[in-house]
Amino acid sequence: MPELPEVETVRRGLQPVMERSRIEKVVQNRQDLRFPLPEKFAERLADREISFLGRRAKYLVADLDNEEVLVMHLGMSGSFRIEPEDGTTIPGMFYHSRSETKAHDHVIFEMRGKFGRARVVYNDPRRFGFMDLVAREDLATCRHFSKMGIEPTGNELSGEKLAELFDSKSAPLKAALLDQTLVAGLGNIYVCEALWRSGLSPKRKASTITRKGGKSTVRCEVLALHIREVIAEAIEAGGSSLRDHRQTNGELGYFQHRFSAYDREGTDCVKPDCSGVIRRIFQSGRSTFYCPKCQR
DNA sequence: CCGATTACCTGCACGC
DNA sequence: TGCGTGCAGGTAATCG
Repeated sequence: MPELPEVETVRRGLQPVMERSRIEKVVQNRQDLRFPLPEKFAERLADREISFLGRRAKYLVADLDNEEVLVMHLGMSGSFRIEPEDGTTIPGMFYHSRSETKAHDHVIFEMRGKFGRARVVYNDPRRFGFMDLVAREDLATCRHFSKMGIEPTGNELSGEKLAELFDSKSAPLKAALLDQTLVAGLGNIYVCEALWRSGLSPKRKASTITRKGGKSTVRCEVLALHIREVIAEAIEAGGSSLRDHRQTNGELGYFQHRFSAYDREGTDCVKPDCSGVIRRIFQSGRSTFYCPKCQR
């Protein structure tokens, strides 16, 4: 399911029932997701309070009230749903009603906080997601984060920074932008969208936009701008809902209605005055959607 | 070192 | 209706 905007949407959905709430119990329905869950996973989480629920790239990071941090990744098909205890409501939000355990409910957090009790259920059909417990002092150097690139939100991502990151890359722009060790959080959808908005071909070698001065500088700045812009807009829209993916409260995100390139093979390019047709090609094993006419 | 490909899983849409 | 095929928002391991 999720790229950065979807993970951020999930984080915001979970925050009211997880942050400053206590984990009363963890029900672990299998030993592994993509990787084995940590030793004594449920035991180590029981009775801990989550002081802060954050996000780094596509990872959720829950700070516990001891020296550990719960790190979670949703893979391709992971999702959370919140089921408040009967009679409990959270102002301004709709949640799932209590249900029987569904197929692929792998981990259930039984939470108690300011809105009473709620179950937070992690469901992941493909099990490409994973969870880990990391000592807080090791967080920056742990295997998940030690080689992680910059956040595409905020001020860290500039044209100058992109130029620096891409200067030695002979890989195509598409692959360079998907490389989480350079910029962390972009996935297939938002890379396609950012490149479309920037008028840059996904096939262009990344290093061809990094020369100092002139067109290259402009291209880098335009790309950095559009990355930040598309990510911000998608977060604002509650992410994209492909297939049956939902937000934690059961509602759909709606950014998918604003795709200009992704999943639009064969449709007319929507850029004003462009007569191109969106094409799909394969790059490093994944679909790329782009307009061959206005993306150069 | 780098870039490209494969592996890991299940579900679903599609064509026959 | 059923069956085979290919594809899906992820990262990690492996291959040249």
